[in-house]
Amino acid sequence: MPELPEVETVARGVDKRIRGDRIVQAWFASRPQTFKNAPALQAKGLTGCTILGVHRTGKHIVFELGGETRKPGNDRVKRDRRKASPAHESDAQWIVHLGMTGRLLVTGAETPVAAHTHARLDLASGRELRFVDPRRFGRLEFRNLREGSQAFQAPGAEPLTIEAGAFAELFRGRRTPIKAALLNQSLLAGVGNIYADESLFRAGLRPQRQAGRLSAAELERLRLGLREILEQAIRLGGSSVSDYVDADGERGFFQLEHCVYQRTGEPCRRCQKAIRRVELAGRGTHYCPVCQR
DNA sequence: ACAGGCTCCTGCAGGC
DNA sequence: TGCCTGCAGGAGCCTG
Repeated sequence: MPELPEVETVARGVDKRIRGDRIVQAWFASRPQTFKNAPALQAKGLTGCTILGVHRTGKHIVFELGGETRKPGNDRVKRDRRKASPAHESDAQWIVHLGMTGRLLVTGAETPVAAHTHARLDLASGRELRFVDPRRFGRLEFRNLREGSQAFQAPGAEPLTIEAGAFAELFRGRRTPIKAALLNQSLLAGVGNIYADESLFRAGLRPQRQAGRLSAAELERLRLGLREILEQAIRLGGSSVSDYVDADGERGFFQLEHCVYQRTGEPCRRCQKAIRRVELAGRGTHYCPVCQR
């Protein structure tokens, strides 16, 4: 299931492959829940656009697009994906959320179309960008920034760069369990079930603890633990970047050794006590009863 | 404003 | 072996 590190890896892989390419035709299935605005509108908007760059914001993949008249290699192309300035220079954006099972594939035109393919973009290079999503929790949205749409912004803060004070402020006064708060995308954008559990283990905190009652020191352990685990996962994902958007691509993430996630009953890597599982915020939640207090 | 529960959807694991 | 049930989860929506 794609969370911040997986989405980052996909965005980098897609960017590397199709930056500068042009969309000559777009085909969308008619599955209404997959599209935040009408598939016909998305197909029309995307056709003729040049892909200036692809980057990640929270769990969303954002395609920065230039209008039909713009040439590839134009000097207005955004070169640094990390400096996502609010003053967007692109004419339009295509925003992809992978949900649970969404995949973006760059394929040859002759590659057989997989089941559950909901969108196909024909590129000037002869390749195709395909969106495949069996469970259909993914979402696609087109925004024309020249016709009044706002540039996409994740609702929550970026966990890789948020500073100590701002991080603590997110949780102040919240009575909800810290695990639920971590999953709340309007607070932090990009944390899902795996990295919520793993970061709480790193910080030595019980997932049930009330978010607003954590001390400054505990919150700082959590902020740093979360950042470390995300950065580590991005590095591991990075080892398979070149394959990830291909059919067999997810190999890189198997290298990530989970400490608690889906290890119910197995010995804690730190103290050997059996990992416990509870349900919190409707999600399976895993922790070590000794190491997490 | 906040918190918690329900819903969507399909593949897969587990049980008999 | 094969069928059936239930579980997994991101986020939007509804209710309290």
